[in-house]
Amino acid sequence: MENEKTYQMYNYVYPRPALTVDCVVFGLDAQQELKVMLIQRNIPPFQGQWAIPGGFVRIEETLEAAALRELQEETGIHNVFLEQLYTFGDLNRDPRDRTVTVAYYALINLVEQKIQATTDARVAEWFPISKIPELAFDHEQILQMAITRLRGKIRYEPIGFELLPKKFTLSQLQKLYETVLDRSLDKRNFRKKILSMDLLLDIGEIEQGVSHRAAKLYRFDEDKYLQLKQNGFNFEI
Amino acid sequence: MENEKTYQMYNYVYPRPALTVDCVVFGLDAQQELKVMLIQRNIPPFQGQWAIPGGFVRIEETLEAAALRELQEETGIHNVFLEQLYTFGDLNRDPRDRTVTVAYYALINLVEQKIQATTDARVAEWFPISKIPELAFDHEQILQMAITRLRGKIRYEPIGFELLPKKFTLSQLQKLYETVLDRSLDKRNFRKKILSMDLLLDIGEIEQGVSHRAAKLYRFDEDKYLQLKQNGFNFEI
DNA sequence: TCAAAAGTGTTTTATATACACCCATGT
DNA sequence: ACATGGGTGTATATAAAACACTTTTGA
Repeated sequence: MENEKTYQMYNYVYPRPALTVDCVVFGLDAQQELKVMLIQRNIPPFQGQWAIPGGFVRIEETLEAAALRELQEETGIHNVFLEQLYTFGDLNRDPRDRTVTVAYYALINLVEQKIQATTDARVAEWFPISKIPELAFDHEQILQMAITRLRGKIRYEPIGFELLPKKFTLSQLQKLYETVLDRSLDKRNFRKKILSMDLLLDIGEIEQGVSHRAAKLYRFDEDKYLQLKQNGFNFEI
Repeated sequence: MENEKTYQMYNYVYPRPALTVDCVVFGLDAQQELKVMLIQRNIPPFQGQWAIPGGFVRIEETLEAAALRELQEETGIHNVFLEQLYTFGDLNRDPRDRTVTVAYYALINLVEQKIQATTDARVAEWFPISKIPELAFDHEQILQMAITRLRGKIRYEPIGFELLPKKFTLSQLQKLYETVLDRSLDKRNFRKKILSMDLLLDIGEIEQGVSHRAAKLYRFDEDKYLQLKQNGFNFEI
């Protein structure tokens, strides 16, 4: 602020809500299980309860920068797919103060990007989305909306690849869709459809260390997708 | 605030961004033209320029309540479809102060709900979406996102009916879709598809005052839609 | 040789698209 | 009687869904 006195006077007349960002981090592990990172609170309110990572937006940083900073500070995550989810502003969502939070969701692959233990005193853990504990604040609502968004969006935007390693097999991709959409898909039809889009590049390698026929590895051709999208192409599974 | 002194101290250490709501109001007029309501600013910055209506979020009101209040104050609009669009938090979007805005969009029918002149000194006007003047702040970006959202969402959620009068003809509905999606649709196929969903009730009336065969009037069966939706039904045009 | 997952086509069904004329009404 | 938009059906093309066996590899 260039003028703190004016700011305070203004603020005295019109008190401002506190502004935070919260981030639902989805991760896919080696067993292709979908997990969410939660942090155990070490201060009141909701001390000891689990919450999604987040914190205050600083006056000199954008919302996205704040979300990325919090992720970095609390989990060491960087270079991550991040998208705004929704802004929650109910009056009593934080018992201390009127707090508005801009929620984001992030997608990462847990095999390629190992998440370091938290730098501060708080405990962070990955929870399967089917086994989420009771959450602090309105974080259950936020998480629920993030899951709904992921389910909806994975069908018409190629965001699922953000959860996979850069090189992946068709079975991994299919299983991811089955996990997120919570229903089984026909193997032949799935392959036919995804391959017909011509967005997967067969990189000429096969998976290693499996005790059965090794599957071919593919990568998603993002450049081609962006090009096609501009010409009106719609990704859809 | 139960404790203003604590609040100020806290706020001195961590200055908070100002928080506003802005609302893109779409209206469909009698000529089935899609318009957006803009307000001419009478104070700096951007004095004299057009902007979408909005204002500060009060400490004791939710975001949605703030958006509804601003709409009521500036246009007399009430009982309106309102949905959160996106939250914009770039550092310099307001030259006076760091300001984060939660943007909403609203849909109304201009024939059924006549919009009264603004109560305060500001000038409000409806602009066709093809003839939008230069806008204040980052409102062009906000409006663009609102149009994109409307275009996308009208195809898989029945929000288009919010722009029509309660009783409408199939031609009105089709023309609305053609306007929003910006392409022509086949009359027979459109009718077949929309009627096959069995969500339009023929109310047994016909339109009045036309100099040609009068069309049947329908209304959207919202109760039935909500019921079907719970059972996994997906609206789609 | 067995277990485990990879890989592959065809038929059927459903949905989308293309397309043109008669009807009812007011002027 | 004419101008204006309302209302209707069928044939074709495309996409989705259902379905089972052979191949490869390591243990």
